[in-house]
This record gives sequence, structure tokens and C-alpha cells, in this order.
Amino acid sequence: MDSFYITTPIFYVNAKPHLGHAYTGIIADAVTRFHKLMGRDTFFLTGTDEHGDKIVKAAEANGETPKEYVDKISGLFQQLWPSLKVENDKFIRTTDAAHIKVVQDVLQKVYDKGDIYFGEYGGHYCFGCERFYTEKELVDGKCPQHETEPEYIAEKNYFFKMSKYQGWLIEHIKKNPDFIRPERYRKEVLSLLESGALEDLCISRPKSRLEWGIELPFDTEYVCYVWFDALINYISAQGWPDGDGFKEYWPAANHLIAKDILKPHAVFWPTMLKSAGIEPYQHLNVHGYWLIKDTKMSKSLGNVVEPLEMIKTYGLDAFRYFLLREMSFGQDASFSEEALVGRLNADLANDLGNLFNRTLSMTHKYFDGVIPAPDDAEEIEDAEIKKLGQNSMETFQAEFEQMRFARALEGLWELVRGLNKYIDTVQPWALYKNKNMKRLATVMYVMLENMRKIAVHVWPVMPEAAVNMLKQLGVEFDPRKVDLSKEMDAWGLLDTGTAVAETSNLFPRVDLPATDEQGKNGKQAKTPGKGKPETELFAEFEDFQKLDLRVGTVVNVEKHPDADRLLLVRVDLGEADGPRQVVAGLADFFQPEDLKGRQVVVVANLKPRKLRKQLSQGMILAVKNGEKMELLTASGNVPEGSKVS
RNA sequence: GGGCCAGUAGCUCAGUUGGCAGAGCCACCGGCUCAUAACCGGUCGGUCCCAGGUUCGAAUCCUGGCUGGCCUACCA
Repeated sequence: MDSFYITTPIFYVNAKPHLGHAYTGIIADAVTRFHKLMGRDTFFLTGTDEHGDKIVKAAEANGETPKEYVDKISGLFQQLWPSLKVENDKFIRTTDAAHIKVVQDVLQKVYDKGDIYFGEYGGHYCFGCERFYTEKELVDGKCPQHETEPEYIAEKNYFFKMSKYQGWLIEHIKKNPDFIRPERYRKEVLSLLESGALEDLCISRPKSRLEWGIELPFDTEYVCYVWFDALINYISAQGWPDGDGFKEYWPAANHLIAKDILKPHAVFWPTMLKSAGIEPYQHLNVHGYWLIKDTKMSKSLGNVVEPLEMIKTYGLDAFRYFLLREMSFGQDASFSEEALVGRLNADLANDLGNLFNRTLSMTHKYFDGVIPAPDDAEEIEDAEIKKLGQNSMETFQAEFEQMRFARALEGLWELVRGLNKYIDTVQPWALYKNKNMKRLATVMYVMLENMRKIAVHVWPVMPEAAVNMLKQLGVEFDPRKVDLSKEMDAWGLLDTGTAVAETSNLFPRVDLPATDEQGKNGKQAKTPGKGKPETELFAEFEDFQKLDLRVGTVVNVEKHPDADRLLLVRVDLGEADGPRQVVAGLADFFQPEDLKGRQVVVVANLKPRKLRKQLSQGMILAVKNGEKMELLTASGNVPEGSKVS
């Protein structure tokens, strides 16, 4: 039996799950279900990435140990999937003992091979910039920003000889056109690889700086860099090197990621595998981002509907369908309630739902709700719709195989529309009127059998609706008994003599919520505490008290001399030693003169920090509103230095 | 500032190696009655971002712009 192995990234647990995570999970689930129906032995892995610097900080901020914190957030992800009907076979955590063992084994293997060396990190440190520069970046041995000679600072670390495998990786990508897909990301990686020499990868962090990580097997003073640790989950979950899972599934490995983590997956990971003597994965599948648009449903309130709220309002299946149908895989797409409602009404209610309802209704009118046996005589319309169905299913399967879900569904809908047209052409009601029951029986069977085919194909995308559709056709669905690849040529799999449902209301039409929200208290979902993952990250009152928020007046604004996006803002907080300087990332949104004289809310006790050489003593609070940025302020003028509470 | 990608109908997007600009939605008109104001047919709709160039021929290839998105340096 063919195998199929798909992975999502292991999600970094410093934030709660959002639409992007949901999308990745849903795709992975749909793909898994599809391959199941194609008769393959599937394995679907997801999990959480729990090591690294950011986790430690997030835990500290919450007054928890890293372990406590990570257990909590990982739990949120594990709870999310069932509510999306995402059915993974395994949930891996990088804090699992088995994972840690495999990471150390891989490290040791790569080390023994001589691909890890001990060296100095960074080197040329510019105090003005607070960062390391490589030789290449320096201009005449000087910092390009400050034109000063940087100081040489050494932090010893371990490096992986990634550069050694650069040539091999370029070759591999060229020889395997669908190693990275869609094409645009393959091109991106190739041009990245061919544009210059790859740097070696620093794979360690001294324990003096960071303890929350996997210890290097060959030096207990160091822990492993998070990416090196995290990527290995894809094989540790399958029990590399000797696990049965590894032998069975690894050759069919498909990674699914969003475009922001292309480089680690397309460059770090294959070279790591190569060094460890492991075959590279089969495909890297890269998807784009969902841009969240203001749905404009309530201008007056100015609130944006949470995407996950959509499940409650419109149903999980419609949501899943929308995500797969609307985004052309690999590209960005924008999420809006209008678009979701548009798809739901046009594709699901009008085309598909209505097709079921009208056909079932006719079956009851003409045949007492029992599937009639077709007459042998096949008319030209029957042959045509069968042919259309074959093409449509072929397209669906071929496109789905390539992860092009929008095209796949578009292809399948040709059959849906074709059937609606078929009804209009053959006019069953006229046949009934003319007592042409033999012909009518054939026509009805053609309809019902094709509807069964549609339902089966739609299961990966809309698992609940598909099961309902089949139930309405009198079919008990069992994914193990279905073979999609045979559906094109098979005919007559729907039993005759079975009772069907009387009506169908799979996808009721919906109206967009009213544009002006005045009188309507029907739909007030904006209370906090909606959705599931709200247990997440409560701040204690003491945490809040730690912040010293004060109102001040902007007395002067200049552009940062060495930065495009930064402004030097002088804010008067009524303090004896005069206005403070705050470096703010507002240059994209405000001209200096726009800010002068305004009152703003400042975090006054934030640890001072230098940004591009300029001291910043605080932070100005602002709200991003789509393309714009709005400043927080008091509703009336208050004395400088007034405390916010 | 550096890198990558994109710009095609009101909207969302297809357009293989250059060969007469396409689909769905929306809108409008007509038809039908089995059906969820549905379905079926038709109509409307384009300076293929702009300017050059290569070519018998460019949405497609080349050069230079403009606009947008993402990554990154710098948004405490």
C-alpha cells in the first residue's frame, strides 16, 4: 500500500492559535483525508515547538516556569484541532523525551562526521548598532552605519557546516522540480542559494545565556539552537532511525508550511538531513498568508469579526470550504465575511445544497422516496453528463494531488453545475406528466449516483456535510471502503431500492449581517470569553501594576538620522530633568509636525534601550488600524505626567 | 536601505513553450417550475500598471519606471 506522510510546522507556543494556524491544520487534514480516499496509508503529524529564548521570556512574564507555561499553551493547540475536525495521528512536543533523544543522536552523528566545528560567533561588534557584522558587511573594515572600527568580540559556539552542502542542495532542487512547490518558492530558494555563499549555521547557545533547550551531547555547557532542534521533530516523531513509522512514512514525507519559514525548511533542513545521511523529504509545500480585512459589517462600532467566530455563525464545513476554495495555494488571500457569505450562498446553498434538495424532493414525488433502478437505455444527455463527471473528477483529483485546492474544487463544481443543467434539459417533471416512468427512473438514478460521487469527493474538505449527504442518499459512509481513483470509471455503486431523505437542508442561504448595527441585539458576540482558547495568558493585576503609564505632551519630533521608520520623539512628562526622548516606529504613519503638541500615553518605566544609537526612554502607545496608526491619548487635556490607571 | 514576489473585467482569479484576451461571482434581460428568491440561457463589462525595446506577431521575452505585498536591517 502506498504511504503518505504530512506534517504541519510545530507551532511556536508564544502566542495563541489564530487563523493562520487553523488554515494550515485544515489543509493538512483535508490532504490527509484525500489520500486516505485514494487508498493510501496516511500519517498526519502536528505539534508544538517549546524551546528557546522567547518562551523563557513569555513564561517569566506570566510568572511561570517554562515547563508550566509550555504545557498550558501546547494544550490550547491540542484543544483547537478537534473543534476544526482536524484529525492528526500524532501530536509531538519538542519537550518529549523521545524527541530530545533523537535530536542528540542526530547532533552526535553530524558531529562525528565532522560537520560541526567550534568557532567564534559574530566577531565584529559595533556598539553603536549593538550587533555583529560579518566581514562581508563591513566597508573598509568599518561599520557601514557609523563608519567606525567595530570591536572584535568573541562568543564561542558550535557551527554546522551548512555551506558544504550548498552545491548539493542546488543540484537536488534542480533535479526535482516539485521538491519545493509552488514554483515561485522554488525559484526564490534557488536564487537565494545561487546569489552567494551560504553562511554556516550557528547551532548552539551557551547555557550561561540560555538554559531552556536540549543539551549538546558533546558539550554540556551548551544547548541546541531552536531551529536545529525543532526541524528534527519530523523524524523523531517517526522513531528515527529504526522505527517502523520512519521506514514506512519518511519516503513519502510532505511538509506544509507558511511562507515565513521557507528558509529553515528549504535550506537548513535538507542540508541537515544530508549531513546526517538521511534522504531528503519528498515535497515542501508552501502557502501564503491570510490578510484580515475589515468586514465593514459595523462601521459604527468599528469592530472586526474574529475569523474563528465564523465557524459558529456559518458552520465549520462552510468555513473549511471557503479557506480551500478562496485561496489559490501559495499566494496571499484576504479573508472577509462578505467573501465567505458569497461562497456559501453561491457555491454551497444555490449550487450544491439546492441540487440535493430538488433531487431528493423529486425522488419522493415520483418514486416514493426510493432509489429507482435505471433502465438500460442510455440517452445522449446521460452519456454527456457521465463524461462531464469523469473529467470533473479527474481534474479534482489531479489538482488536489498538486495541492491546488481552489482549482480542484472549481473542477468538481463543473459536475455540480452540470447536474443542475441536466435536470433542466431532461425535465423530469415533463417525463412524469407523460407517464414515461422508465426514462424517468434512469434520469433519477443518473442524478443520484452522480450526487454520491460528489459527496465522496467533497469529504476531505467538508467531512460533516459529506457524511450527511451520503446519509441522505441512504449510504453509510466508510472511508476505508471508498477508492476515489476508481470513481471515474465506476458506475452504479449506489444501491437501488434504498430510501432517501425527503428533503435536504445542508447549506441554508444566509444574509450578511446588517451593515448598520443599531437596533440589532441579536448578534452580540463581541464579549470576551467567546471561542475556546480564552484561558490563555491572563495577566495578574500585579503584572498590570508593574507598568507605569503616563500621559505626556510631544514637544519635539525629528527623524531618526540612521533609520527610515523611526522618529525621535521628545515627550514632556512633567519631570524635573526635562522631556524624555522616545524612539518610536511611527515614521511610516506620521510626519513630525503631525505629532507636535499632541498628548500621548507613554510607558514610563520601560527599561531604556538604544535603538540605532539613539536612547529610547519609554514607549508610546498606539493602535494599528489597517493601514493607519492611531495614538492613544486621554479624552481631554491633562497635566503632563498624569498617571494612567 | 537591501532582497523576493505580484499588478489581467466592478470583485476573486485562470492564461502551458510568444499566435484572435478567459472563468466564477456581482449586475441586467429572458426561460423554467422539481428546488433553498433557487436553477438554466443570454447580455453588459478589459489602455492585460506605465514607457520604451526585441519580433511578422507580446498579457507572455528584455530594459527602465510606478504601485502593492512579504522577508530583512531599525518599528521597547
